[in-house]
Amino acid sequence: MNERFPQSLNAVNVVCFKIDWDTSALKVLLIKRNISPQKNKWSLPGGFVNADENLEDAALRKFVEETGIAPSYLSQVRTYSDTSRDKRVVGKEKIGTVSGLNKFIDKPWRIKDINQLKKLGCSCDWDRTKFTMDEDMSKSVISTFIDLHNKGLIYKGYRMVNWDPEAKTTLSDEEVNYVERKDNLYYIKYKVENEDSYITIATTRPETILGDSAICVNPNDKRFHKLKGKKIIVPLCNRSIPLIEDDYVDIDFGTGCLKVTPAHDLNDYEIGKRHNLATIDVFNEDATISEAAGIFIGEDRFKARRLAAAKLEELGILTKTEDIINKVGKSERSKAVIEPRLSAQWFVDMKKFMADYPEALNQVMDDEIQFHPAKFKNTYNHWLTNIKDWCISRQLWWGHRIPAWYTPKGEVVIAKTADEALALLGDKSLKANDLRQDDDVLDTWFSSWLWPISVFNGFKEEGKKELDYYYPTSDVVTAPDIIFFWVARMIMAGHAFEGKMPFKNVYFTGIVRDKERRKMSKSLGNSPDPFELMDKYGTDGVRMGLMLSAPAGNDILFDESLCEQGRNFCNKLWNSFRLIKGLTITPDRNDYYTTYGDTIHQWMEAKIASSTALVNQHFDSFRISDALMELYKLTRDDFSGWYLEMIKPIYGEPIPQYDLNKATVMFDQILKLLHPFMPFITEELWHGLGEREGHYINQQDWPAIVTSNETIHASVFDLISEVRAKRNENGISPKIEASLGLVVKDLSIYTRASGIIAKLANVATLEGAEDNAFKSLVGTDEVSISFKDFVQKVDTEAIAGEVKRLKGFLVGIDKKLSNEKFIANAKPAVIAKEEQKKTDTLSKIESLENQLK
RNA sequence: GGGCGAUUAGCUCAGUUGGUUUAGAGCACCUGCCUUACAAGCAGGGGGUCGUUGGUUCGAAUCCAACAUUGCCCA
Repeated sequence: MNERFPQSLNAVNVVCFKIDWDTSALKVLLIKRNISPQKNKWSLPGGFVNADENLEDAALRKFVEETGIAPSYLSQVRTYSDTSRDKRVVGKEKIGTVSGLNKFIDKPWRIKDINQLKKLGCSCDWDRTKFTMDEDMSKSVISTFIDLHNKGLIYKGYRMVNWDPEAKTTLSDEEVNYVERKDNLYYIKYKVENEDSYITIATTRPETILGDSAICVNPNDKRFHKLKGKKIIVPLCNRSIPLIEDDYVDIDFGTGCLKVTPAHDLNDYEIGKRHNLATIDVFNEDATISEAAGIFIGEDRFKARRLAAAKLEELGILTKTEDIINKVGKSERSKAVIEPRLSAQWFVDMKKFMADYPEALNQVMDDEIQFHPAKFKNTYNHWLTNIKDWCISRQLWWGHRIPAWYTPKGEVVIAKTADEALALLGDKSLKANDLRQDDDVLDTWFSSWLWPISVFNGFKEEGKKELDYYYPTSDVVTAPDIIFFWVARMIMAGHAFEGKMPFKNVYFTGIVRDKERRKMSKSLGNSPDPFELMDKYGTDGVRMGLMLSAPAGNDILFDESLCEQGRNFCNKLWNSFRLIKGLTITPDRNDYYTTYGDTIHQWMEAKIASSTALVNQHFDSFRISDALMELYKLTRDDFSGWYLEMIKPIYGEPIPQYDLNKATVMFDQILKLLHPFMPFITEELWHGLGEREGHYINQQDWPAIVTSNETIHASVFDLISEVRAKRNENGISPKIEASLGLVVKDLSIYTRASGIIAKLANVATLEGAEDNAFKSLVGTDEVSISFKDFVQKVDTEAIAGEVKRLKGFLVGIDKKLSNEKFIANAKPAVIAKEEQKKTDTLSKIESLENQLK
């Protein structure tokens, strides 16, 4: 007859992204722990927890962008990849407005995501739900762009960017992943102009020969000194280009001779700038060969490579091909091979930015903003001190459109609207229709970095009451992979626009990975169906499984067995509840309870007090999994395992009201402590525990620490375990009574607890075991244990082995104590401990040897 | 190639400024139990020369160096 916690109670229909679960669950946990009716504090959907003032949020941005925007972006690529850019421009017409976005991302989806968070047990301030494309958010993005531009922090420049030819957009450096790939290294002969000699270059990209502007050698490479000042003929198109010298070239790589293609390689671009070379772009925006190449026009870059190689071979100037391992940049989202491309883009001048707002780095390094775990400070420091300009323009068809306006003559004005741009221009001959707005939109992080401010309406002109009250917030919970994308930039924005940090603590959750350590992602399809998991293990079970093994900053290797452990624990709680509720009550107190009851209660109260203190400590240092483990053991081992067993009446007997009240109060405390981790079952059981009309556990105060003096000596538990062990070793049923004989220093330790010992170890008496009893040691106390109608056989071999081990141990201690330098250098407390160890060990050896006689 | 971490039980991880019975937890494993809250459980148990090699020290998982392995970030 076993009873399980009813699954239907907390099985909910949730389909959610693993990575967000963890973040969201933790965020809510932090806020729940700090909830109290007196304080104005809450959690914002998204990522911020304000434990001091009670405001949390920012998460919305993250989950909307990760679960909403990236996938729809991919589907957009799929839908539009066959169409021309013109059509895409049509699609961009309403960019910057909510309707323009909703054309592609429907609201129901967003609401579904929010409902998922609610099902997870998130108690956020849902009225503060914001979407990056909401109109007020858009306004703040545009005004900050203008503000930064006026401060000279934003510029437009021609730069080598990462071009995704499939999505036809620019990617930031952070959105490019480098993978190793086997490639061919082609050796090609280039003719020296007006001479009958050749030089050989090695390249992995023969299709870019058509864009060559120079041949470059190292100035220290004597092999090429004789060619100084000569011209070289580019194969396939027969252009004449100069031979130049630059330190960049590695003498030992390939032939020591580099073809320079400034339009298609970052390093070549830098060389081109130094030597004033022409830039010949041989690719179209979809990476097919452009007319500038003069040959292979319209062919895909990879096909062109094969064609070029074949043609070179035909001409007899491809001297050899060898295999090399090459690193190729791929788009994080479309997976297309990145093409370095020269392109007009908008940038934030980060060097100047950091010079203007050095606090963004210093506050983290000085721990004014604390990272948990702190090891991410190094990463942060390295990134900020080597920071590169932030390319903020994107060639997407939705987003916040860049507020740059171009006149027919090509002048640029930065303004919110065409009319404002006109006013700035002061050119009466132009009308608003004559101005063309920049087609590009802003990087989504350009709106995300404003979140801590904009969520409190910090950019509204009508006053900043909310912002003044709540900002800076307390904690932000996020994943370490967006430390630069988001965390760093929020801190920067905080200083640039509010003059202070946006939050005090940054907690980095683990990244949830599968057993092969791959990130869980929708596109990989390796994320288990949360609906099924929650159905199987319950929401609280899944939450607990995740948090139990999620130490700060370490990855979580997702394993269903963790959820199983969580479910089992829920079940344990449920059964403890059933026991307490199922007892019949008597107003009287019988001998057992009057004699030992209060000691038992106080022992348990002390356990709860020390656990609470420890859990508080763990929370303060963001050691969430340790906090949960502490509560797991408190509940399962101390409360259910020992305490309930001690106070439980004999079957059928009633429990005194007094003792039941004590137990109920303690269970109530435990539920409150567990509530942040498992909101559903704790709320449910808490309501079952008493009359709760109109009250909720998540509005209750966090338990205070109430110390207790009275306790049960640890040796009592050791003694009980020892008797059980002897039963186990000898196959003696728990139903057979044991008799004990004790030779101890302080007998009262045991006699005061005789009721407990009798109950939990089925011991008839402490005053005399039968002859030939088992001999044991509990600490240094000698114990004889006999069982009714059982012939004991003492295991002399085991005792002799133990004596041997202890003697070896003693040698080590003596060695230390006879070492003069140890005595001279070690702290007195350390020496005293060694001496105590020696005394105890000698005493044990003596007892054991007595048993052998 | 540059930078930053990590390496402790089969797995995932603790181990606070070097000193508490020749290292701890959870899970997994082994043995025995359906002992009327709970087999989604109970009782008991085995398991690590703390990556390697040196060094500092009376004393090193802990500090230092080199090496090995591995991860992350950046080029």
